[in-house]
Amino acid sequence: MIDVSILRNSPDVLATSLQRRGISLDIEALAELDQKRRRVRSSAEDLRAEQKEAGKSIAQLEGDEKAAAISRVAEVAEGYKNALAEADELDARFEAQWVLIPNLVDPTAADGLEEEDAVELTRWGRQPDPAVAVRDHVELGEMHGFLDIERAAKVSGSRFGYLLGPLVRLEFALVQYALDTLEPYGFVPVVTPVLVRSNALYGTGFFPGDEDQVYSLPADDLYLVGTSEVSLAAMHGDEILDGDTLPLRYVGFSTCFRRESGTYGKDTRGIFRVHQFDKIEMFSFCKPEDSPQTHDFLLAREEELVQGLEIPYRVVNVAAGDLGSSAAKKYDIEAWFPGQNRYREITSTSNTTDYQSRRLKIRYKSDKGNELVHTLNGTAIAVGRWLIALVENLQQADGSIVVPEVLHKYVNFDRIELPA
RNA sequence: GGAGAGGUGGCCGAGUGGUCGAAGGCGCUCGCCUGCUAAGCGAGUAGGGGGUUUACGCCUCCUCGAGGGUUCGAAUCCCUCUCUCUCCGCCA
Repeated sequence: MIDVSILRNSPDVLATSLQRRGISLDIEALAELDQKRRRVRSSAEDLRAEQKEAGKSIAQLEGDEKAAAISRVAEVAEGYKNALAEADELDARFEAQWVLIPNLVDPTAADGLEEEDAVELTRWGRQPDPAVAVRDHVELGEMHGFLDIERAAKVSGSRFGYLLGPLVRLEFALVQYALDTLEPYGFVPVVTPVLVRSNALYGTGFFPGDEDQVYSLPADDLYLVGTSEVSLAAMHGDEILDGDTLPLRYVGFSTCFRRESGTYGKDTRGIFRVHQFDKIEMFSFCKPEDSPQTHDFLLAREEELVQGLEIPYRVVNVAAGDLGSSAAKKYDIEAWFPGQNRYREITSTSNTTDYQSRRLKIRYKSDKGNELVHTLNGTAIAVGRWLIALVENLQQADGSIVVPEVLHKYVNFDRIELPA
C-alpha cells in the first residue's frame, strides 16, 4: 500500500508510476472519493463530540432532568450512528481500490512492460562447451538416478520430484554454504513457518490479487507460503523497532509452495518449475534512506553466492511493467542453463520500500517520530533451480558432475560419478 | 481432542455502566540535587485517523486481543472469533 498523501499532494507521481506499469486508473475519481470520505468522517466526529459532551452532564443529573437530557441526546446519537456507518462504508470503498494500487516504481527501474524488456546489467562466467554440456538435468537425473519425476507424478501429480542420493547431499551442502556465507554479514538464520494467516499474505502484497497462486487450507484458514519472504516480513508486523537496531538482516530457510496456475505447458520438463521447493531467502528491514544501497548489497550477496559455485550468469534490471505489486525495483540473476540454451531466473531481489511495512505496520523510532521502515528481499539460494544449474553446467563429457570447490567441505565427494 | 484460567500502555498491574486512554509500580527521557558509576526530588513518556497551522502547536475522533450487539453513555454487560497459560489425552 502506498502513502495516501501521494494521491492528495502529487497525483502526477502516481500517474507516472501507473503508466510505467501499464495500468490505467481514474485517479481523479479516487481523489474525489478520498475527499468525500474525509468530509463525512469529519462531520460524524462532530456529532460524536457533541454526544460525548452531553454524556458528561447526564452523568451529573438525576430524575426527570436526566430523562429529558437523555431523550435530547438520543437524536444526536442516532445521527452519529448513521454518519459513522456512511463514513465506514466510504472508507471501505476507497480502501478496496487503494490496496490494489501497486508500489510506486523507482525512477531507475527499467522501462517496458514485458519480461523481455529487462535490461542486462552484467554478465559473468564462461558458458560450458556445448559439445560437453549436452544433457539436461532430466537426462542426468536418469543416468545417475538422483532425480525421479515419474514416481513423483504417480504420488503427487505433475510438477513434483524426488531428489535422491548425491542431489540431497548437495541440497544440504548449498544450505550450509549459504548460511556460512551470509552469517558474517549479520544475517540471522531463521527457519520460518510455512503456514500463515491471510494477514501475512495481505501485508506482503500477495493478497488481494494472487489468491489463485497460493495453496490454501480452508479447514484451518491457513495458507502455504510461496516464499519465506512472507513469514519473514510479517515477523515484525505491528512493531515499533528501535532505530539503533537497524538494519535487521535475516536469512530464512523454508519450503515454498506454488500452485503455478496459468503456467500450463510452460517449463514442463524436469523440476525447473515445480509446486514445492526449498529456498533460502535474505530479508532486510532498514531505514528509508538506506534502502537503495541495501538493495545493491543484497544483489552483491547473490552474485557472491553464484560466483562461488562457478555458475555463469547475467544480472538484469526488471522492467517496470513486469514488477510485482510490492516492488519498486527488482534485480534478477539469470543463470545459464545449458539444457535450455538460455539464461533463466535463479534469484530475484526487490526493494519494496514502505509498501509492505505500511500494511504490516512496521515502524522505527526516529528523531522525527515513528517512521515506516523499508523492507527488501532477495533470494539467497533457490535450491531446486540451483541444483539444475549446477549439474547442467558442471557435467563432464563422461556424464560425471564436478562439485564446486566451496561445497567440498560439506559433502564427502568432489565429483558425482555415474553408477557402475 | 477434554477441562479450566486469562488477554489492559515498553513491562508489571488496578479498574465490573458515566468526567477512564485508563490508578499505582517498574523501565526510559529531560531537569534539579548529591563529591563519587548509587540514592533522592520534579516533569515527561501508547498507537492511529481527521481538521487547522509556513512551522512550534492547537482542536477532535478511534483504539483496553479482534469483530459484532445492548445503552444517551462500555475497558466494564451480551454474542462470535482468536491467542496465551495450566492439567489430562495424543504425538515427532
